[in-house]
Amino acid sequence: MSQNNNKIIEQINFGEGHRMTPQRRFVYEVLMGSIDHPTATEVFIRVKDKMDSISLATVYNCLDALVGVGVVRQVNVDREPSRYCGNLEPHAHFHCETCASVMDVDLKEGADPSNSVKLPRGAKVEKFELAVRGQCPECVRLKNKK
Amino acid sequence: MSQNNNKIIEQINFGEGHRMTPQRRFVYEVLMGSIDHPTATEVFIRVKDKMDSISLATVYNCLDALVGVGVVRQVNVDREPSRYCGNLEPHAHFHCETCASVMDVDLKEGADPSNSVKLPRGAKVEKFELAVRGQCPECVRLKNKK
DNA sequence: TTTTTATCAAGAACTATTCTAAATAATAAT
DNA sequence: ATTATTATTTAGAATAGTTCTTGATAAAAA
Repeated sequence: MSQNNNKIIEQINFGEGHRMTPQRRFVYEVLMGSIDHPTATEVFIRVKDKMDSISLATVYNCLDALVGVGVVRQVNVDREPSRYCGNLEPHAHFHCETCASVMDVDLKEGADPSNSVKLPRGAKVEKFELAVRGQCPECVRLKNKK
Repeated sequence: MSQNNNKIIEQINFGEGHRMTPQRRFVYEVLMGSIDHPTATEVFIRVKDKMDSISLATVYNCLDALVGVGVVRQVNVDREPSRYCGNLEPHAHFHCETCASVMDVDLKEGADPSNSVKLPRGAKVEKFELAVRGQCPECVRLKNKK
């Protein structure tokens, strides 16, 4: 984690009467250092390396707090455990139905998926979640070999 | 449920060695007759009116079977229970963050949300799931009144 | 028929997540 | 400084949605 990013971490504002804590910092750092989309339990395991005393409940608390302040995104995949994602750029997720991997996919410039729907008149859009499902390139390749 | 729709139900093909059963028919009928997006438990309650002997586990089995054949869609909303949806037209879902309702929203003609992402080269797209979140018209109105 | 196979029902088991209560630590008030 | 307040953490219990197991039932195949 770069010096620069650490500064940014200090600046996270949890709101009046709420605090940045070592646990929240570790959870956030783990997420920022992960390119996959770890589950709460996976985050727990990774944070435990740095702070053995942390509990799973605290990881859930920290994740909720970080999601609440909007510096982390929660990604839900079917009935699987929630995954967490430190990439805040507007983006979508590609789910491989063969190997179950989840990867970030950028939006084409200027594209806004919420524009492709006929919204009910008067509705106010806050955000969107776009998941594209199929076979990832690797799984397509493997299948073609056979 | 119209005569016409009942015919269609009979035609659902569960694949070699699999059967259409009264339980699956009831589950499917309940879904086709619902404009909301019931959870498995809600489907269970509605089917129980028509077939008191059905069990919740069976409803789960039936829903899985129907999703598996592709005549029903499973909609996941955050950490909430899965919801099921008989509308197969390509469409998205609008989630009201205030009243927690979920409604179908049609796509604009010709719009394909998967076109708005930069897919990894060689990936094969099967389907997409687009959820737009915000305030539904009713909740926007209520808020403005105050 | 008999045999095989799919499905069902009931409840137990599982697992992700939330809740509870007591302990700790940071902040605010005195 | 000292005390009081409030937020947070921890560990484990509790909850809830879903899946699994087992024996029973029913449909299809032999």
